[in-house]
Amino acid sequence: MQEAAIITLKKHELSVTDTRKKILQFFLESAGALTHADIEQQMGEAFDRVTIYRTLQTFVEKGIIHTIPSADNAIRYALCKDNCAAGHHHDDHVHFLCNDCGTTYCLDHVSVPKIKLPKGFTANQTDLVVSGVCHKCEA
Amino acid sequence: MQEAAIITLKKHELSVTDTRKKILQFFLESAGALTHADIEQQMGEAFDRVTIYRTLQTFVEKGIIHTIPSADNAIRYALCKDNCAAGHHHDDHVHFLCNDCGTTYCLDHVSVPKIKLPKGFTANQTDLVVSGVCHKCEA
DNA sequence: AAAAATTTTGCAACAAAGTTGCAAAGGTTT
DNA sequence: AAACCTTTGCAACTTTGTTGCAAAATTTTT
Repeated sequence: MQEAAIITLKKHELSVTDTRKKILQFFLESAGALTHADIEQQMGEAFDRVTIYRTLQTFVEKGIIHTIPSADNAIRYALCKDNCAAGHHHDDHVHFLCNDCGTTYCLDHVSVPKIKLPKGFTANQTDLVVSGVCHKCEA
Repeated sequence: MQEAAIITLKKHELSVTDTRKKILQFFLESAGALTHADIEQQMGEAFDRVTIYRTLQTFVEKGIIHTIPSADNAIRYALCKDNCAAGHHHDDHVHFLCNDCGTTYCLDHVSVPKIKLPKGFTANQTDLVVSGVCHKCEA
């Protein structure tokens, strides 16, 4: 069943290609966020590395996925919720990064508090990243 | 005047070398956070790239600087406040990243709110990154 | 203050991550 | 199904980060 992926692609005015379907499907099936490496591994030899880069880029531009800040070097991508439109600053997320297994969780139910900024500063997006140990990895 | 840098290095039981003095000095003089690229550019041909990597690594281990999460790929480093000890999770920062000029500010006066996590999740560090336009770049 | 011991640096070589141009293949439209 | 537009994969390249090792610098010892 990959209807959902196709519908999402069409909704965002993207051609429906094999690569896009498979990668989007992978996101839909994954609980957390994915790095480029995760996807490359999962897809095996099926697609060129370059294609994956470009697909992720496209998805970000169209507002299908968004990037999650992290202190380590890896860019993580996660599905946007429906109300998340391209170009706009999205709804602000709270993310949890497990230091043990490396999984990134989107904590949708927790809301990001408003931060009071110094004069002259304008907030556009607020990212809150909590790192620690997730429920699967606790001793 | 680079006494401050020397004192800091000694306090952290590090040999006082030219590279370390200069890089630490650069941090002391910079308002915001720095990427590896910033430092490499600033230092010119003076030091080897590898040395800069290793110096930053050492500084992080010793708790002189810390990394700041970001959604783009670049790792940013900023000076830790004095109470920030190596190994421990530091005092939690709020950071502001300007989308215009790229400067990262440490908003020390704002405190990070406690986040309520789902059952089984343990928080270790909380990073809050606000991005938008800083006071220098506002129209 | 010089010698011995330890650390740090720079080089070289490599590994990984990301980008660009372009022709071929695949999707879309009429 | 033909014409058109978009996407893909290849190749070549740039950038970023890592590792081992001998030379140089720093610290400690005498």
